[in-house]
This record gives sequence, C-alpha cells and structure tokens, in this order.
Amino acid sequence: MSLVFKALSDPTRRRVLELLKSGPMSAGELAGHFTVAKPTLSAHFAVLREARLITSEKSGNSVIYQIQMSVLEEALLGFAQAFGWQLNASDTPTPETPIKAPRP
Amino acid sequence: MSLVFKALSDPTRRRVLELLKSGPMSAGELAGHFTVAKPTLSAHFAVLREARLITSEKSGNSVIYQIQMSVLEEALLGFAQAFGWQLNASDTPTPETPIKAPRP
DNA sequence: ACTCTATTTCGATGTTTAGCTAAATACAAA
DNA sequence: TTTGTATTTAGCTAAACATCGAAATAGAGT
Repeated sequence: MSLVFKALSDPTRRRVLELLKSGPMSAGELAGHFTVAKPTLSAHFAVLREARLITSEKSGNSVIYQIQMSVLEEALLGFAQAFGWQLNASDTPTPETPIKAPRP
Repeated sequence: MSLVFKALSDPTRRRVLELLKSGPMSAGELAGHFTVAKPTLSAHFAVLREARLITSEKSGNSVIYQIQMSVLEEALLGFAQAFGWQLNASDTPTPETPIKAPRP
C-alpha cells in the first residue's frame, strides 16, 4: 500500500494513470503529453511498475503500458475501509449518504 | 493532493491517522503506540500537519492532535472521481454496483 | 525560583528522489 | 547489415527525507 501511495504522490504519475485509464498506450505516446525528458518519464514508469499499478508489454519497437485498475482499487478500498468509507462505481445513482455530492 | 498522498505513503503516518480517527490524542499518547524515537514521530506529525491532515493544539504541557477528516475525504474523493469512483460513508446500505462487497 | 515532564528543534548521517545529458540497447525496415 | 526510431540504462547534481541522540523550550506543580 505504501508503494501505491508513494506512486500517487507525484502529479506526473497520477496523470500517467489517468491517461492510461482510457486504454493502453506506448511510452512514446505518453511522453507526448509531458514536457519532462523521456528518461525522467521512464523513471516514473518504473515507480508505477514497482507499485504494480501498470504493466508493460513490448510490441514491435515500442512498449505498451497498461493500467492495473484492480491494484488501484484494492489500495484505495483497503485504506478507505479503515476510515469507514466505501468505494463505488460512480455510474451508480446518487447513494443515500454521499460524503459529497459528486454531481454539480 | 500530492502532499496528502505523500503523507499516506508511510505506514507510521497512516497508523497515526487511524489512531486519531477514534478521537484527539496527545503526542505522548500517540508515541506510546510506536517504537520509533519521539523526534522521528514529531517529524511525521509535521508531514501530516503540512498536508493539513491533522491540526495541533496545546493543552497544558502536552500537544493534542486531531485528524481533519474533511481533508482526507477531499483528497481521496478528488482522486477517486478522476477514476470513476465514488466515496460513501460505509454505514450506507449496500450500494447497487459495489467494486467489492465490503461486508463479510 | 526550581524541577519535572512533554514536546520540539538542532545537528549529523545515510538514503532516496527528480531531473538532466549522453550513451547503450532493442527492434524494424530497407 | 546498416540505418533509424523508441526506450532504457548510466552517471551525475541538487534537493528532500528518515532517523537518531542531545540539547532547547514550554508549562505544571512544588
């Protein structure tokens, strides 16, 4: 869990996860969304991989990254539960006791 | 948000929050639950305070710490929303599409 | 004022992190 | 096999972090 939170403590890495949420993407394609040097980004990938939040797979001469939602879920859920919260898919109709109204 | 996740990336700090969840507690009382040196723990408090996850208040010659649940909620909620999740109080009846059944 | 207790600050040390450039590697295509 | 593209590793700097023991501070009680 510590590794997951550590990975999430960097905005660049959170953005990477957000981008991967839409689907797998190559390192180069991801790099196009950032201004940092590619080796720097590669190090960020390594941190995310270490936390098992992403997996990599070689395809031709590029590397495709894919998010592991289950790992994210488990970490967040595990933590949230310790604080008396629940994690739900947000397409659910507004629940009875929302912590905060998620729709404007 | 980065500060919150950074604070959560350490098990000692997570445990501090968990202890404070039951109610305010003095630094010394908290220290009783850990084996690390007090200065070390004091540094952890500083990280938590920096992230606004706790507040401190002097009472006599001791310092009482209190958790700021709203800050935790906001950070977790903000992140969860970006990934299509919702955070609910867990005393809510089982929601319609739980990610994981939270009751045994 | 003195003393005791609680907590934090200080100073030192070793580890980790983010970032860079330049070099190495892996693969595709020609 | 050579060339080109994509990605990672190597080697570095500067800043941040974790941890400790010792010293400083703050307040309570005598």
